[in-house]
Amino acid sequence: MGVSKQQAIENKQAIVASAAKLFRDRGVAAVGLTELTKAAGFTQGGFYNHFKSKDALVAAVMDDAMEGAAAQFAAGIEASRAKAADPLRRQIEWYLSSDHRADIEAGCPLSGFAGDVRRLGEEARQSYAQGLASNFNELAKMIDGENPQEKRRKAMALFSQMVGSLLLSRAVVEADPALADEILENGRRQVLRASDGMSP
Amino acid sequence: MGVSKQQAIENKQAIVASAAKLFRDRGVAAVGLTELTKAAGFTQGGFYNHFKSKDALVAAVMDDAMEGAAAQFAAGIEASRAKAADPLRRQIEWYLSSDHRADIEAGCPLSGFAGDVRRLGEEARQSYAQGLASNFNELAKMIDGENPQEKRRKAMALFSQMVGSLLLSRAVVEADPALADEILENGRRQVLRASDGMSP
DNA sequence: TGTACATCAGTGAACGCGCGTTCACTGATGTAC
DNA sequence: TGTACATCAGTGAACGCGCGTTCACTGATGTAC
Repeated sequence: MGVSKQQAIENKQAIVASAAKLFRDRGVAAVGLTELTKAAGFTQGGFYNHFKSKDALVAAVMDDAMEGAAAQFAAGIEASRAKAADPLRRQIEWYLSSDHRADIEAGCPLSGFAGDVRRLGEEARQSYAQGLASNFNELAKMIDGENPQEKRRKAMALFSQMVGSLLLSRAVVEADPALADEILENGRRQVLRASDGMSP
Repeated sequence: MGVSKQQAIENKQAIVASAAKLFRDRGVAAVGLTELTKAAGFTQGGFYNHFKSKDALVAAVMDDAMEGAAAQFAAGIEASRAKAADPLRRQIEWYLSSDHRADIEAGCPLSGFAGDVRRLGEEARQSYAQGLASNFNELAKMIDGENPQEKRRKAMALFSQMVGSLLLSRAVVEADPALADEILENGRRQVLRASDGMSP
């Protein structure tokens, strides 16, 4: 005990980071503060030096996840540009891959929290909605066309199908892996086909 | 106390019914047995006369929900046939309606449990996977075409997009109703367009 | 058909447990002089 | 620059509470004779 201000900030971030993983994987309600702070390397008492409640942590986690998703998105575009590859195609192939399906902790939080966000606090729900809105905007930029409204609609349709396929595949991956693969691969094929010719 | 066998069966079914609603709306982890049995009109102690654990109830709820979904599906086809309407079109319009979005308790359990099923017990996950598989089969029957494989693929793609649109719309309906409506309406339009000419 | 008794659905208190949160305390950090 | 002291992140025990589950008990149902 007795810790520099810099260290305290890093410790707070460590709590957010471990909470982000645990919340997405096991659900917010199923993860207690004792387990969560222990995973970050602390005891539960100090938690309230950083957050005024568990709900406040949930909101911070969601904010962080939404920023992270945007950054991940931007990095993907950058990487594609460097390789002169099609960023939309790359994005779809990654999103509907078995790697992404398995990586709930670090995968897209819009999918990871999609089922839970309804039950989270007001602040977290707001944050999620804003993250989804800006995700549509970013995706629309990847789509060719002169009509912005039409680009937006295409982005929303593609993303909805990506999320639906990923969630359904994840939902059955343990009970029926063959069906899960079928959903994922078919989804990827259909979304790629639908997006064909969409990117500039 | 002291209750006929018939009454006992009905009481068990009442527990399943109220659990189904509460679990879908608030999540399995967030609903306790005390609240749940009280909602069904009983005290918590008698619960274990009907189920050996909460997990066993979850499995029974999922079984029931999957059967209910299949029955609902069949009824929809029947109703459409009676009116000489297009059952596929009707199904899509209902699925991506604001009524269905609002009615999580009695709506499609494949959407209602999609986010949670990963975290439920083995039995419930099996039941969900079987329900999803037979839902694909039923939906494929609605689609015109001679190639069964292709019909199945179309059914999976349509349903994935329906689930994704519904879940994303539900996820933001409270924080951003306009965005939620946009997702739902755009999803309906796109799925109807994709399904155009698919039904016999 | 009537009586005696076993069954078992439902009651409500109790169990140990982990939850979110509070609190007195510790001691290195960081500031004031 | 050195000393004295306030700050506050982190500790770990404790709070009341609701959880899933167990249990002794009740009494109408349903069966055996």
